[in-house]
Amino acid sequence: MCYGNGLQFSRSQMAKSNAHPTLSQVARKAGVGTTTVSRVINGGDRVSPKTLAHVRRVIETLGYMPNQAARTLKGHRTKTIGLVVPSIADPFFSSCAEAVQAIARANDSLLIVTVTGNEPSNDLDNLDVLIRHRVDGLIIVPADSQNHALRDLLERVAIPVVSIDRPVGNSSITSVVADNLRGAMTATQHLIDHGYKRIVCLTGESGLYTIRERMNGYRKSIEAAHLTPIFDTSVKDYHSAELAIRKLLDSANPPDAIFALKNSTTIYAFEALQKFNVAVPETIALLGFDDFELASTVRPSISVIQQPVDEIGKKAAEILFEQLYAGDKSSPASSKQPRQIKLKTCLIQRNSCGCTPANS
Amino acid sequence: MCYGNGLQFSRSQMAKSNAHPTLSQVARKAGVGTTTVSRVINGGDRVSPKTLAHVRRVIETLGYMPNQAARTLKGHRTKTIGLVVPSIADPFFSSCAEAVQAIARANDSLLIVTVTGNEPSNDLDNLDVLIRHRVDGLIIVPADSQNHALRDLLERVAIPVVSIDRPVGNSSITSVVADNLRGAMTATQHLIDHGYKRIVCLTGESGLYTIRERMNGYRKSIEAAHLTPIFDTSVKDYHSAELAIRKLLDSANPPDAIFALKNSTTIYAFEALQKFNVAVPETIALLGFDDFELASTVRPSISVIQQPVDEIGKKAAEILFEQLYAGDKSSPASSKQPRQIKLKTCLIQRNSCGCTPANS
DNA sequence: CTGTTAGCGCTTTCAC
DNA sequence: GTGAAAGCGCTAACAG
Repeated sequence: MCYGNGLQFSRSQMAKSNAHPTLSQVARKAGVGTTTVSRVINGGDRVSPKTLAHVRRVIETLGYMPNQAARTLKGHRTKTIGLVVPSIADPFFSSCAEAVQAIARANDSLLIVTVTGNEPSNDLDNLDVLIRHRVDGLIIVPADSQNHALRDLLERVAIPVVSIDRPVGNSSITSVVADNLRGAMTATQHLIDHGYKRIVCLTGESGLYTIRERMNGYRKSIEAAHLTPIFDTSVKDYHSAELAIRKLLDSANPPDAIFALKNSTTIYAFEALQKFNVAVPETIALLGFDDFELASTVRPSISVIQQPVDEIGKKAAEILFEQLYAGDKSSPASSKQPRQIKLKTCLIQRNSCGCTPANS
Repeated sequence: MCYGNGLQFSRSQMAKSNAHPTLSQVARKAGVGTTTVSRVINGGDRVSPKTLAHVRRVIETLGYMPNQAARTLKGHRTKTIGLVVPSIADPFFSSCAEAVQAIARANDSLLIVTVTGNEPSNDLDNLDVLIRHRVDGLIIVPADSQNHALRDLLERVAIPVVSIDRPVGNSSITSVVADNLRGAMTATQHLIDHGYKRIVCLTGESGLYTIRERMNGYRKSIEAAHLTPIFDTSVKDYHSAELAIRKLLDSANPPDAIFALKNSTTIYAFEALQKFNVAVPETIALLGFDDFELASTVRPSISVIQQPVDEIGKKAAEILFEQLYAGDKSSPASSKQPRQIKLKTCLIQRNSCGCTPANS
């Protein structure tokens, strides 16, 4: 059990020797002071070229890597930011995460990801851990937009926070979201322009901020056209979708178009329609909110409202770092930031709504 | 600018006061020693119920949260693990990440995610940062399985490492991968059993370990059946897929089946086949490696070899923590771990291969 | 049960 | 240019 370090090391030091060498070990071996080594690993200013080269060689030999925890303790940043999302497997959030990660990396920071499963209590737990780890900033998709405890904690925290996809209660926290209302209005209006009169809105779980906004958008356009809004909130999975579609089909006055408010709902509806051999868009047209990978591959291809996914993650991260750097000098100056950023959505015309774009 | 802390605080201490209170501030305010507070936040053993309650109240009042960096510095774990993947947006890796995150969380640890874009040099950079942050363990998808520098770094690092999806060079690093070879054999054999004679293998980018394994599996089954292996490595995107399919169709002896070795290739091929109005599976059958969300929704539904995605992430994380805990007592005991774990794949029979399963 | 004390590895005045 | 020394916030002996 001898590590060949000679007699000058105590037992505890020996135990460490196969782990990470420390700055002072480097200093000793290089025959310089710790200050010098510190300077070397921080750019090498104010160090003679000769010493610099020498110290660098020793660092290389020992495989020395600075301990971030020690730096943090000296009051520096942890160089980490936290991302709290409902799920990483969800394409929407994983794309956001990818964009956030890229910006973090560009700012020399790491991304810590935690997932809530849309469980409000997890929001708080996750934040707690993240704060203990002293992340420099936080990007969060609040499971419950209205949670008071969450808002209070976030307001109190001394670090920049920005929410994505959904805003946080009525707080001053900057949020970056898609313009769900306008997107849904555009979608609905498009269906109306096609001449459809009985447009059913399939909401999926209707508790979320995004869904409520989209419902409002739908209602607004429908009412502006003097049509009747028809909501169906029953779709939760494929089975319930099949039931809902069946019921719609069998009703006295079946719909001529469906507007689905979320990805999975769109797909379930599409599958049910397919199963019942309903001609899309001839008998019933379909338009979904949120694009997905094979929307253009299935037949008919599915028209959707596309959210600027990457843009959301990117923008949020950029704002976060802006606030972070602003905090260096003038904390109160951050109030010039807009409180809520709504990014434009985009109607992708494919076949399911009745359009016949060139490239299909 | 007075925070009501009285005169005993220096200017620098005041600057801190709007950030995070420290353990000793809690101790002072509670009128106890730092040890006691430390004990309280670590479970409260060996503290009188009365003191315990009192200290807890002070902690609550001050909104105190222990500083993980300080703990780390005392030699404790950082309670973080690092995950290095080619991309988070990719469904395969995001699902793995989700599984890893869950296990990490169950072990009271956070997940730091970095992405390489399959760029070997990024592997090293990312590891470097992660190690500086002293993650307790590492799960990595090596961009280049054969990279020496990577292997050396990984072998040298004093923390548990497990690779997923691809092994690391010829190293002793535990890896958790799908049984690509056997999966490809099963797929190919299935096509052979259907009676197809000219089965083309569309590889996509063929440099990756997984693809090579799958190519070997294909070749093995093909040769065992005394057929001729036909590889096409030209598919990189939809455009090249269209070209490849066109060429295949126009050849003197067109294929009667296609085995696509990766997700995107399968989809591109499917789209090209669709575009050229080739009847699938009647004229040409199609089977893909790796399942994807709408594989069962498109018409015909696409048969695939499914990888145990969650299982891979879960297993890898579990092994990682096992090694982590094992390291507590007996470092060399970890050698009883199997070096390479291959998880079974599963043939999902849908329509594109010529099958007619009940539920379609 | 409780407090004192000595660092963990690093940065940072402040002298030389 | 360079180094000595003082902590950052916390835990863990080691006394009481």
